[in-house]
Amino acid sequence: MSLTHAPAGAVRQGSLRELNLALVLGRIAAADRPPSRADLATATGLTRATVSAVVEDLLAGQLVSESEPAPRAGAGRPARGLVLADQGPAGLGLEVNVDYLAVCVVDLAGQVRHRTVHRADLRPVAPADALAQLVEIAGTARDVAASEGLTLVGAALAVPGLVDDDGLVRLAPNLGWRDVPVPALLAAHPPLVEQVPGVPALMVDNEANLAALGELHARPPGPASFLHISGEVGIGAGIVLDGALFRGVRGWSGEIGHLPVHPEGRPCRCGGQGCLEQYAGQEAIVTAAGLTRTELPADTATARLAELAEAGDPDALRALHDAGTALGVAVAGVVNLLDLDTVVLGGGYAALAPWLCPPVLAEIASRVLTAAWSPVTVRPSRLGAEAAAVGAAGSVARRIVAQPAGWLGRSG
Amino acid sequence: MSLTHAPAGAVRQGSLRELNLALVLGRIAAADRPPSRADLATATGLTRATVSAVVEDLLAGQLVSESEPAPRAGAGRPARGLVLADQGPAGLGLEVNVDYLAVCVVDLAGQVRHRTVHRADLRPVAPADALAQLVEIAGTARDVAASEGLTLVGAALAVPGLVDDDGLVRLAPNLGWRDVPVPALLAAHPPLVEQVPGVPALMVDNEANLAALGELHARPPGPASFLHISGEVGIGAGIVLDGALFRGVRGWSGEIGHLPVHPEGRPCRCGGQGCLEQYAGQEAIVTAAGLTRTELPADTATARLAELAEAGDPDALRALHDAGTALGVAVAGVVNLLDLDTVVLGGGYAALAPWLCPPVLAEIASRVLTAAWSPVTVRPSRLGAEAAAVGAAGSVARRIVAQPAGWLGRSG
DNA sequence: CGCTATTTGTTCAGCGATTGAATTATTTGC
DNA sequence: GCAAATAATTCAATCGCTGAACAAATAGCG
Repeated sequence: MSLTHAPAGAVRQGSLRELNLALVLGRIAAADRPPSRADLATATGLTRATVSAVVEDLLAGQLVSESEPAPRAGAGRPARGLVLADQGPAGLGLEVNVDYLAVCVVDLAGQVRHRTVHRADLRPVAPADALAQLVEIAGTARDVAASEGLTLVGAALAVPGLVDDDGLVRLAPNLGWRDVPVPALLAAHPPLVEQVPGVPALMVDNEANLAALGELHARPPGPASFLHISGEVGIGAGIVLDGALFRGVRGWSGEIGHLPVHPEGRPCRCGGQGCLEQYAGQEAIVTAAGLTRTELPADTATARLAELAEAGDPDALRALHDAGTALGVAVAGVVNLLDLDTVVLGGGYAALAPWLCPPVLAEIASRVLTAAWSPVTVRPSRLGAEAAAVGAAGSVARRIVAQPAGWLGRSG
Repeated sequence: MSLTHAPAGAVRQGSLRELNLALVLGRIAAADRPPSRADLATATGLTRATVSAVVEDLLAGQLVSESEPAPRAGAGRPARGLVLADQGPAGLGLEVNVDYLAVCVVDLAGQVRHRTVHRADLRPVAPADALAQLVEIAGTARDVAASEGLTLVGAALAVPGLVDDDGLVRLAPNLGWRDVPVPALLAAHPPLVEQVPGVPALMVDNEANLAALGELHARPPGPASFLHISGEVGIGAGIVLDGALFRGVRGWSGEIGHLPVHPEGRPCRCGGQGCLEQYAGQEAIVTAAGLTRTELPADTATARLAELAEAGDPDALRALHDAGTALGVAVAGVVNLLDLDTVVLGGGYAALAPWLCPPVLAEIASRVLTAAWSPVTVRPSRLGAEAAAVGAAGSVARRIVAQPAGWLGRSG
């Protein structure tokens, strides 16, 4: 999902406007201060006349609004600043996870305008019932959003599992889901979003992928290529390359948890041996730290672990060091393979980053050939546990910014 | 390098024509039979009037020519078929490797029109001298190409090492190169190619990357996403995602040779331990097979190994099986991470594929979670050892097809 | 206070490229 | 030899960008 959208087919007269709408809107979104029409003209290379015409369309379509401009010294007619509208289209983010349901609404500017988390153990709940609960929460979210002038134009659902192109959840082991046809189940409920050309009403994707997208669009903007690792019961990675999520041939990329770190080591549920998950998965760390697994909610176990480490508990520190080393071996391999310069530790890892980063960095330093010439940054996620739902909603909002023509009633 | 090119900046009136030129030319290149103007109109969605105008430009610019059309049954005025011109622009491919220099010329259609391989041990030769020899061979290649009506519009050089964005060869260990400023050294010679807007006169890239590009554009067209592994002294991978080479943040992607397969195993020259290269590199295989390394040229050692395996030599078979298993562990990790469905064994591995494929497939089957739902293909390269130089030349020719406006004298 | 320089934003004729319908060209089948 | 069918071209209409002129609004300066 890059900012500039390559026209797939015929380029007609109208495509010109479509592309320039996206170009100008993208600039407004990327700017750190409200740019004037003149600023946009010099930045894009279009004439001021064209920019004015394009901006008029964007204003009429509630995608941007005028504001105080960036202050300027010297003479001249004062500029009118342009910002992304705080009313108009917005994205709906949904998440089903092991111990909570989450719903959020993100506007064009990437602001989280509404957020609900409903804690509950979802494992014993049938998929259809879980989704029904989610739809109910989302319904109130939509109403609240509508009262703020926001129109939901699409929804994205984050699931901790493998998702097919058409939204079928093939397997979500920790949730106990298998071959759940999410779009069909949701079709039984009244629609939550308004249909807009070019924006799918519902997208279902892996939690780790959407969390990576959330990190990509978090402010201030970070690098355009990075590896985002979600450390939960399983370990998932979202791979962002040149500002776009890489989903793989069938959308199943990011299974970093089964990278071998000890090929003749512990057997893994995937059928392999010595997979990363067996050494740096949440269960492995908790067990290694000597914590009994009486505390069910994953985030509680993580918080307890962080507490112990903070207090200097040697078992916890050793467990974290070993997990970090295993993680570092895997990450070093990925960095060698993809030449990334940023690794983000998200999900459960975010809170443990102070203890995980050093061993990860150590392994990278010793195993990555090119580390000598250009350093690799390892840092915690900025969104933490909220990343997936926020990323889901943000991915919808971003789509409007990338392809505004659909919302504006053109053929997109 | 996708076929459709996203305009980076302002989209003006002329961009329209640029984009449609690329669209139509891309269709002609992708078609398996010479399409008529009418075929192109229905395929692209443009009107026949527009296609005629666009094709006129392409004909005038020597990018396509008319030919016998695909035969059609029934009445009607016969169509005129359009094919990529066998005269006009062409790409120059260059390669410096440990024991040979290679030069080739590839036309728009991807045909290798000229090829020279000069065998010599390049390790004792100074970089400037090696490049001087290469330029001399390339000069005659250019003259031969010119006599066939071909104009070289750009060159790409394949090097077995790490290359910077600006063409500086940071490190080519097996060649003994370090910090070699290739563009500066080549600037001392008279230019080999004609300058065309939008096409860099010289591109320097890793051998494995360019070999992957060669495989991507080999006919018949294969999948748009795959992993191409060049098994030489080192092991390099070219990652092709959605028809484009993924180069990484600094262009150093593909270092699969240092993926850990036995984290506490043999020390590696990279500083890590148990890297793939130590178990599946050419030296490792040859040593494990009990061959003395008196035979210096790498391809001879590989050929000998294939001979022995063919004859059923148990040491050779065991060495290949072990190497294949190590390779399979690494490849399984990559497939899990990137969700690719095709792995191509190239370079030295191409000839050994019959013995390497089974253990690689076995590791994939046991370690890749999603292999149950959709199988992974492992096959030898179609170009073999010629892949890098052919891929280099092809990448230049492809650029003209993707952005014909530059060649046609427009601002590209 | 008024004038000038300066910058922003708009208006409008001109133009390039695509469209769609009409027209011409060329073949097969009857 | 004529009608039907398909390919390709011609041409007025239209859409959207450009460039230059113009209107709007402010700071600086005497």
